[in-house]
Amino acid sequence: MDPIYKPEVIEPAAQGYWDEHRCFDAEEDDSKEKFYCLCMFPYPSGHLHMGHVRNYTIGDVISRYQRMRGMNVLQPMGWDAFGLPAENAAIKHGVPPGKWTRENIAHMRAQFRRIGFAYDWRRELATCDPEYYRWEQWFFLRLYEKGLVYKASSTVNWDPVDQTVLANEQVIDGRGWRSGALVERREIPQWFVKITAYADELLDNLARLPGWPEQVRTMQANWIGRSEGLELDFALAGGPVVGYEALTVYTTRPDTLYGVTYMAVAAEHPLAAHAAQGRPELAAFLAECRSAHTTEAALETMEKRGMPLGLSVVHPLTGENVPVWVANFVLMGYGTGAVMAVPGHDRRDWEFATKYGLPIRQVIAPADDAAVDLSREAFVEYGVLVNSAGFDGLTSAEAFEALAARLEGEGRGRRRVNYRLRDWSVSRQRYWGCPVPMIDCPRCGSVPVPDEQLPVRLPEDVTLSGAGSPLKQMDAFVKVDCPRCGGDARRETDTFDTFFESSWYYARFCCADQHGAMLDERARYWLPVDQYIGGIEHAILHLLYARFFHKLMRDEGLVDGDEPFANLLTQGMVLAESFYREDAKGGRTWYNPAEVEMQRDEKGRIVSASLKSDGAPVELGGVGTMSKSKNNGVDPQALMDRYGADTVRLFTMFAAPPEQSLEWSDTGVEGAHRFMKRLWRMVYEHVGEGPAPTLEVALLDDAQRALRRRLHATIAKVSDDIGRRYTFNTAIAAVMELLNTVSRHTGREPQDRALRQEVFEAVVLLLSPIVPHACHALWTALGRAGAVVDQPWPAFDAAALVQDEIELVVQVQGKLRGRITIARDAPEDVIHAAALAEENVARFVAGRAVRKVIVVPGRLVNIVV
RNA sequence: GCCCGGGUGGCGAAACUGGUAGACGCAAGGGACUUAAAAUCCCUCGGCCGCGAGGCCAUGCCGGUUCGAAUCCGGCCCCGGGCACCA
Repeated sequence: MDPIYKPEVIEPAAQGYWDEHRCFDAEEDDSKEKFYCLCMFPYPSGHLHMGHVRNYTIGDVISRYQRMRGMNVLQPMGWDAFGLPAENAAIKHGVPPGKWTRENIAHMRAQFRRIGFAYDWRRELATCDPEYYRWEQWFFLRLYEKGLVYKASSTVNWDPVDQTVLANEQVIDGRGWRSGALVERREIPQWFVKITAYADELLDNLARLPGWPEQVRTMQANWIGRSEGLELDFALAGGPVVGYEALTVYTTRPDTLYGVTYMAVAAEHPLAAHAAQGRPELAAFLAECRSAHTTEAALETMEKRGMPLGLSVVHPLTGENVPVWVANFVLMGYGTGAVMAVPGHDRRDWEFATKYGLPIRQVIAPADDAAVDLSREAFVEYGVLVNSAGFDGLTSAEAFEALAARLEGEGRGRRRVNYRLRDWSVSRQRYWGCPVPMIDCPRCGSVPVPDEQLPVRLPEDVTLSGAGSPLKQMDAFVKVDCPRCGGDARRETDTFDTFFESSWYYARFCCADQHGAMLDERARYWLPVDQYIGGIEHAILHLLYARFFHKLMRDEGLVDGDEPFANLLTQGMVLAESFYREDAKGGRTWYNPAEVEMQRDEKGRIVSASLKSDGAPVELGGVGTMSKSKNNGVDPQALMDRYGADTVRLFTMFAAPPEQSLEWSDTGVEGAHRFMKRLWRMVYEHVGEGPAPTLEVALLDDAQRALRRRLHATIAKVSDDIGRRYTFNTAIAAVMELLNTVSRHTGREPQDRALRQEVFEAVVLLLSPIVPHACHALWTALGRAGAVVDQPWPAFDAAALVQDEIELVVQVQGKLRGRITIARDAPEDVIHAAALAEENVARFVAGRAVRKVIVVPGRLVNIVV
């Protein structure tokens, strides 16, 4: 055995062994219990960053642990290879997105291999491979046949200079990132998938996911946002206008109906356009509304503004005329593009009414009759109706029923279940994505590409100008014969949202080599994923789309079961400071922290920074998740080169529990490396004493039994920490404590050596999921046959844990005053007496009457005086 | 703005079900070994008071429940994630 820990020698050797013995090739085997462990696949940005290392090490530890528990483990890896960064790189460096992406994949694959992850690489896939996306196109056509796909218009960010659609990320302070032009809102036709048809199931099934974090289920439930309410018709006073007989609105608070004092419609609403004819100031306002952002966050935080349209509607109950306004916070794409406003009982309506001097009317009173001052704020809670004619005195809930019954009877309202969730817009006006398999025919309309023509291949030999998709200029791609009438037609040039690819890759891993079908029977063996691991940032969108896709595939007969992921571990973000410079147009160039010199205040906060290359200052972009777009990812390569993969794995797992977010710092990595060297040296010294004799438990003295108790308590704790709690940091700390204890146990008797052999074998097994390379070498060094990767997970010996005497803490008035050592099974009166007899305790109790003594078995005694 | 998390020593953290606050590690200081350095080993290490035994204070801030609160409840501040075209 080498006296020195040399990761550069032992790591390639261990990896060579795993490769040679095909240790991580997963085969379907009905005789064994399967365990499918999956980490969210990465976008191939070019380099691993610490967020990746953290995510994939967690998955690897769980996979290796489950493998030792005898499970038939599948752990695959692939690439979420379509997306915007490849187009940006193509524009910047003049390299085709496909080439750039595949080179990145090659580099990152090599980095993955060096960290020693236990992947079945035979199943590797990349979503930009036509063999992958052809099945996505095929599946989209099945959805189209079922009527689950439709075309409708939706709002996008339009750059009027570059003549292109921008992603939200490409809009900075309301301007296009390249052109600097003010971005406009524009309605364009897009393909949608009817996720709302599955809204109830997506919501209800959350209750059947006990293996998911509560917070994720809550976020998804809130996102789906099921509500029960009424759809109401407000007839236009004076008869129909541009075809509208009535304004239809949805409300969850019909109990406030008598408090409606105005209506608001979206700027894009036909009634607004009609009213603007001949009114230049209104037309100007509508034009201004078009420049607003499309994100919900921007809409909710911007100044609420509006103008009266000079139209009114008739209140369905009072017959009063209610004025119609146009407001910048109402969106055409949501609901009906119109809302009823109750300023007395809705915050946003209240602010708007207060700003424009519109009447505010109280129609709900608190149940306890407390005074309400509507001049200060809206009263938004449920209560009892007032000023509501025949409905006065009813509770909000009673009024809901009574009003619904009456309005339904009159044909002016309908009960409706509504969702916040909107149908999934899957079209993107981008080049680097999966082509939507549709053809536009001037005679037949939208026509699906016939199955036998799939895949619709994305041409990869392109140059990108930055202004729009190059597909539109490629006649060879665009010009096709209509499959229906045979006439000239145009191929759809939009591509799918990349969430489309990432919604089913977990299933494709089960049978990535199947070229005759989307999935085969192997998917039924492996699914659902037993443990899914990924960043908390995917808590809503990705996970909701994947759950939706699973139900769609189930209904197509492709998979069994209702849910794709039985257990979910959401990893906290690895955060880092980001740095940028702004150009004249407002565009930002982001600099990696490695290129930047930081100045810190006495509390360690960064106060300013400058670029190492030119010494000139850079702006602070704030602390945030490591990402390609902010270029703040810390590359683990340098750490791996210096310390080896095991140290990086150990340090990453030791730094914090997996669900917690973590501000990146590599202080402490030295300590992890020190631990590896110490473990190696301790085993080396033990092995140098020659083969250990057989352990004879009956011969152990008190000190030896105490050490053995620590060992088995550690086995129990580490098993629980890794297997149940997923707190790898405390598992590692427990092993460190054990090694500290062993190093203080200096006995040289044969049974001491036998005991040390037991300890080191157990430690190597316990650590092997986390630092597998070193453990591979140490297992052999300890004289054991076979590879540690094939050993069963150690069991603890319950008999070794038994203690005759235990220590109890004694409190007086809840404050720690002393400790007593007492027989494990001492009766309560003996504990009382011992506690009161303790010297310091007696001092605090002296002269006061003992009112109560609380004994928490095995923990403490609290004396109340 | 809305939804979901988080805030504990100089730093990363631990305390799992309301029961010993700070395990384990980093940094720092002191010592041993060494010609020296590195490596390694040992000791100290939340603040204040005390010779000591020990005491008082302390888990973002304010208040509450409890024999007992980092943990539960109410209000506030700050930080992170998501908000539908970043992935």
